Amino acid sequence: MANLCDEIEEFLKRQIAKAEQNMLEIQRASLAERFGCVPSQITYVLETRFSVDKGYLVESRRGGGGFIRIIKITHESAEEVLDFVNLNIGRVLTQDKAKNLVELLVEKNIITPRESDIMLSALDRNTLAIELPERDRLRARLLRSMVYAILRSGR
Amino acid sequence: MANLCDEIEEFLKRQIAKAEQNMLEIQRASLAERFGCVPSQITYVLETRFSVDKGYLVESRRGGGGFIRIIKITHESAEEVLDFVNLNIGRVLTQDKAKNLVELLVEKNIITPRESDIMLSALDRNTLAIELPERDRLRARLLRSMVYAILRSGR
DNA sequence: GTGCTATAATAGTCAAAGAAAGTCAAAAGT
DNA sequence: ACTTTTGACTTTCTTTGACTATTATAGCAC
Repeated sequence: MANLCDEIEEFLKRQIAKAEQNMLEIQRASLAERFGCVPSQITYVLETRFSVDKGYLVESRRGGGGFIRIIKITHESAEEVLDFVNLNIGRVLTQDKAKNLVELLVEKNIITPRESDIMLSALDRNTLAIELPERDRLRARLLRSMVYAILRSGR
Repeated sequence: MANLCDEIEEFLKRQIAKAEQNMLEIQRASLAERFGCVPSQITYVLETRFSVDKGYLVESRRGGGGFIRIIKITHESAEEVLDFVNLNIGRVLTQDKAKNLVELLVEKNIITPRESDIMLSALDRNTLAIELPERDRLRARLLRSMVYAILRSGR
């Protein structure tokens, strides 16, 4: 007998498979009620099973009419992109290295030259304008996050 | 089942789309009656969904024959839109405001949805992960810099 | 007619209540 | 040790309503 976590995961994955657009909207509280657990259990499942590196995106809104939206990334180069991030972007990233990586993405046709211009301008030390070593850490987060965002485009 | 807020927003946007001049005049009380809510609900929708950084202007007059006029801002050229965005960035920039501006760029066909995903992920508070108020300053620098990159890259 | 005033007809403001989801760490399983 | 479960507390967004401010108009005095 699987645990709750797995049951909820299974349930959500079935629902997503049923939907046409690889997308599902739920209400946290009512899903929790259906499984007889506390709402934060749902949050836990989303964090552990539907993270970006597992190929999912999760969006939400609070307040009246609030919801949680789960989107399955379906991009043909998704795996390639994920590997790229995991292999090349560590905890810190210098500007030179970032530039090389972005150029590599253009060469591999993962991003357009225009996208690379946008990304490079964000990664520039004059834009970041904070002190080292924090700057190189921020740059790593930025590139990682922007590359992940590319996965979203298949949606 | 969307919430009231969203319904009213949809309704108003449809009405504006129908009108020729990107402009709509309503009476607050009668619109409220139509949706069965209090008049201040309308005010709330206007504040949260028809702000300047979403590309709208709202004018009104009280008293007999009073009205609320919603105007969708139109721009002649991409440069003009980018200038508008640039003007609205300021020295600090909250995430909400940044999102509105980037979405405006998509709506005006200045950037692609994919480019907007890249930009929004860079502007996200979890990516920046530094403390306020420095975070809002950094976000302003980032968006400004990315907007310049788009300007330079031409169309 | 002109100017003043009262009244009615609007819209604006603000804070409280309500309705979600998020966070975080302790407890419980494995 | 690591993962899962729970729950108290926080944050965000929406809805409501009492009170305030502004504008037009009708009626009146002159």
